[in-house]
Amino acid sequence: MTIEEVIKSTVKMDNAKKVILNIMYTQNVVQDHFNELLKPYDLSGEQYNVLRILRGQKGKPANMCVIQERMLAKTSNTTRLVDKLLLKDFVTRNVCPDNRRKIEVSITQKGLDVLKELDPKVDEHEQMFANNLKPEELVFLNQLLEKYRTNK
Amino acid sequence: MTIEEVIKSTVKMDNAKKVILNIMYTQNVVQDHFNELLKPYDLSGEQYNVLRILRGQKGKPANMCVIQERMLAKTSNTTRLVDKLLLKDFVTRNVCPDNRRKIEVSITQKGLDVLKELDPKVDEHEQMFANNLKPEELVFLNQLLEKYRTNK
DNA sequence: ACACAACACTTGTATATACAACTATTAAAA
DNA sequence: TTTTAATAGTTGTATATACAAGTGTTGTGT
Repeated sequence: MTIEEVIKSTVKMDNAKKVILNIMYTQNVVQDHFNELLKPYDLSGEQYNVLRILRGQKGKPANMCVIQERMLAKTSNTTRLVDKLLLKDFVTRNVCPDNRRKIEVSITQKGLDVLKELDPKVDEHEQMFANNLKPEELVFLNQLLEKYRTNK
Repeated sequence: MTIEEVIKSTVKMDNAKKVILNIMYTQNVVQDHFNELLKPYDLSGEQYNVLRILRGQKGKPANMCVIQERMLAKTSNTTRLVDKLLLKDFVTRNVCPDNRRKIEVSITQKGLDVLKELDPKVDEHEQMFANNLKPEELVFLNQLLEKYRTNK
């Protein structure tokens, strides 16, 4: 389905406009599919993202601002995301003893377990879309997206 | 900036994962920029989108479900988006005389004026990103995104 | 004609996001 | 040392999104 078909546009668009719509719409499609996947686990996409970041710390706790800067959506409210994860016992939160302004957030075993259970499903999700392209096309798509958003 | 740098990842990711993150992040960057542009006009991205759809109707009013199906985010709540546009006098809303279940939404002159004022800014926004790529790369990016999201 | 399903839209509720204001702590300057 | 500024998080508010339930209207089958 071309982007014109998606938005049922009758007029011809130039490629600059088309590419923005394609990025927006593709993100929507991917995100919707990912949310479906997460639904049984009572996790939102950004909550999953925070858990993933914490697992990446390999035992070392992360401050709020560290989490923030590693997230894709830089404007997310980390405090409230962590609140939600705390309620589910997926993370712990403690005041940093060296600097009491800081908070140390760590993933719990329960959090690690749920990520582990999700791993194959996330892989499958990623592969499902990736399989629509040849390996070299995938590489090229990554390069083009990076170049596209990079302001010179 | 590569996507690994963006999320400050130290581990090597495969391209299937990378491309999803690239799509998510690129959409974020583009959207943030677009929201900046709309802010002085007190319009959200989806509100702008509805106005654009209504202008595309060329005077003919659009039903709620027509608007819905032409939007990128298929789960948006059209009723409440139109509510917001009504408050700003950018649209009118009337019960369809032929079928009183249906609603006829039209863009007002004020709505057309604000779109007209936005047009060059939106163009500039689109061009700013598009100029990072050569014309043939833009075409290819469109093709790759379309292929990527298309389930066979 | 009546019951019932389908349709088009609205409303309610819970959660998420955007953004500014606020609190507490630490660092720097006077 | 006291004041001021910077940092790290939190909270408030308004808006947006997701999704289910509700309302009124029209179409269909008996």
